[in-house]
Amino acid sequence: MGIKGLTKLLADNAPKAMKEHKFESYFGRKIAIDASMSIYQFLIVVGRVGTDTLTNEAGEVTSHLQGMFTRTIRLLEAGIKPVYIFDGQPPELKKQELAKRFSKRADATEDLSEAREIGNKEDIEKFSKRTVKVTKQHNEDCKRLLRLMGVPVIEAPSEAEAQCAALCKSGQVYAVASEDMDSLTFGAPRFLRHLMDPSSRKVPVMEFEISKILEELNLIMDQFIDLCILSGCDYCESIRGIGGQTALKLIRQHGSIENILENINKERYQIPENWPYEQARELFKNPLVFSEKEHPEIKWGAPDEEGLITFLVNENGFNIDRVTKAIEKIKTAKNKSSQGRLESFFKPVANTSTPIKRKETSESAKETAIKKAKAAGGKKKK
DNA sequence: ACTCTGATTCAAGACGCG
DNA sequence: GTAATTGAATCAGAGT
DNA sequence: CGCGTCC
Repeated sequence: MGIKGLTKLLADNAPKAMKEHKFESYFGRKIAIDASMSIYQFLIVVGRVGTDTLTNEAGEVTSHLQGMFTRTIRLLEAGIKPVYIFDGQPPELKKQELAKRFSKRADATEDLSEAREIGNKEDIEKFSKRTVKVTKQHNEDCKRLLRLMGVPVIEAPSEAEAQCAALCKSGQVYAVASEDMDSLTFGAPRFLRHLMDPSSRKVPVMEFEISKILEELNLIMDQFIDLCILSGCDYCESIRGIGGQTALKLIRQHGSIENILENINKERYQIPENWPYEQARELFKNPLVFSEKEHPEIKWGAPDEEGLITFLVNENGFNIDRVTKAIEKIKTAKNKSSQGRLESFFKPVANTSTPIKRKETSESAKETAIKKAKAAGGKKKK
């Protein structure tokens, strides 16, 4: 669930903290990505017709591999250096929330069998999507794939979002890319949304800077965390009748949850019993993460061509020509981005009018040619 | 009348051919 | 023995 | 673009 309504709250109250950027402007940047959410979405949507998905000869699902493979190549071709973060054990506080979700899944499973009896195709597809689960095997498959591609992987001790934020705080990556707003609450200094969208849709990348958010809301980080807890997070209930707007007002007025509790009308607002807001706060403020020394070095290497063929083609039935071509793409992308990095500084905003230095000329000519192919007489909707 | 919350529902990838 | 989404959009209804 | 395919 992330933080309830946080996007809208920020759009309304801290618009200057969000900026639109072009996908291309992240060339050469190291970006931390939470893997679990992506895998989940791939399983739901990639190659799905009814309850069928992409599978290998043994009948095991391969949608997540197809999705992860193509998406990662797209990032590499854009000169982005992704590091994928996998979830570890969820914190205790999250378990009751997870129990709720479990029962929802059970409902969906019932709905699904009902839809099967009736034979309503649309319902079957709809409900089957809701029963999707990410297994350990799916996660292991993706880690293996990424390592073969030369892309670094980190297994977080607990929440992946928290580990992403830590990497960004310590400067090991430029930003965290996710659709989950929790990243900000964990204190990721720079946070990107819709990094993955631009290919299929025309949504620009939305960049958030936590320092600007705090500045514009006129809050310190501790207060921002309290605001998120009051708005509604995964770790504990919120106070009935208080949403984002009211929470912001109250925090500005009283400064902390403790002071709010002392000052609000308890007849009007029912405070949950044994409300563990302090523990929730601690999870956001000091989450369990690996320090730089505790996780493997973040390094981007050459793809293991033989390994990729074995894994994707031999074990999972991928088309060998496609895989071979994809490997070429990875190698080309790697050369291009490592060259570019050595020869120039990259500013957050790429501007096309900058004079080009001699050595780059042939290169950028190639790039321009590629981009030109995409040029279209694009009209907005009517 | 207006503001806010909370419940409900929905959709979700990436590519290339024509 | 082992998995537990999200947020955006929309609407109804309560509170101010 | 719209649509079928990827495995």
